[in-house]
Amino acid sequence: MVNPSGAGLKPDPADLLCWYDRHRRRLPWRALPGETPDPYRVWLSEIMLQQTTVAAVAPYFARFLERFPGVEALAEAPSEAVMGAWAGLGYYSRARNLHACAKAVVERHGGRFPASEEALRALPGIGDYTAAAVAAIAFQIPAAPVDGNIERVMSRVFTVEEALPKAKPVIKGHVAGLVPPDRPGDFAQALMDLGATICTPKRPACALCPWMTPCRARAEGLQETFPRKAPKREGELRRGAAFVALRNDGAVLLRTREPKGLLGGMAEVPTSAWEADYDVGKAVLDAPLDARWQRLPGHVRHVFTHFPLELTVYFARVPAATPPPEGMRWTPRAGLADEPLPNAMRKVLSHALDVPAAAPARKGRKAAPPDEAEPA
DNA sequence: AATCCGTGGCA
DNA sequence: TTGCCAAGGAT
Repeated sequence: MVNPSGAGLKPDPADLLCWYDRHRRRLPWRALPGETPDPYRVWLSEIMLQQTTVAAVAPYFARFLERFPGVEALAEAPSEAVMGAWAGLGYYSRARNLHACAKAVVERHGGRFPASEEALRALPGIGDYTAAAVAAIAFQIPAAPVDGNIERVMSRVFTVEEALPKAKPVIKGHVAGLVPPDRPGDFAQALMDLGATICTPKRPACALCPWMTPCRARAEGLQETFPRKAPKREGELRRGAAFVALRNDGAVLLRTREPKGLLGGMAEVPTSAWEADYDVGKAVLDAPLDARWQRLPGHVRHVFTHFPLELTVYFARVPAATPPPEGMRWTPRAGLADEPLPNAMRKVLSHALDVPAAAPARKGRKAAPPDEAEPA
């Protein structure tokens, strides 16, 4: 330890790197010590990890690497293949930007990721954090990425009283002042590992922390009160109707959502608008085609980042010869797995199509719960 | 600057 | 159960 007894002294990057060399996480996208990182893998993992946990990313990362081994393969792939491979991961604008970024790297940079923070920042889907992270990890540039982990670690070590997100520049300044020129990538990853495994949001394991001594929040016993955060308001419940049309040959009626906005570019069954004051009683007026629509019991609920959604599901069987309405398509049930269906829509399809059988009717509601008595 | 973007896991 | 949170970016 370089800093054995110095409570109140500056945190020493060397102490953190020493800890990292012993305790770093082994992750699929990380180069082993001594290996040269692959910028494509670093970039792909950073995009996937935006607001997404390591556990959720791992299988997607492996699948992407298999289907799109390099940036050229990804750039040449059809959009549907990319969106389909991303389906379920969430934040679908990331997938659109990922594809656009791959094309830009091929066209503007000859298929090689640019080795500067500024040039990286100019690519689609790469913001301040990702530009700094890729620069530091893939190219050993002394950049200072600041993610949620690093915000937490630094706000505690320096007792940053300013609330997020206003505190971001202050925190960035603290990090930049500590970046060791010889190991910027390891330093960034060390901070993230520390935040993920030791300096956790709740009950941080301060006794195991290489920066326990210089940590000012710890010294005051206030570590769990950082980072300060501005209060956020919650979204209002929206309702709507979803229409599952099943053709007698087994095909289901689908359409593709607008390229931008909520669930942009993803597939869905036809639905009404989703509104706070939606009148389910008049839902059949919003049906995509004429049929004997049957209202299914219960609802499908889904919570987005900024509002909860409650969909009433309608079901109808139609003749095999029924043509698709304008802008829609019939997809065979076997083909549903290949459609870029977000989870909300998978819940709807499951609600309407899954055979209830003589299921054990789980308390925890796995399928179609008649979750409301619906008093007029 | 504030809002809009998914999803799953975990106390 | 509910709320919080996770390697943020675009507008």
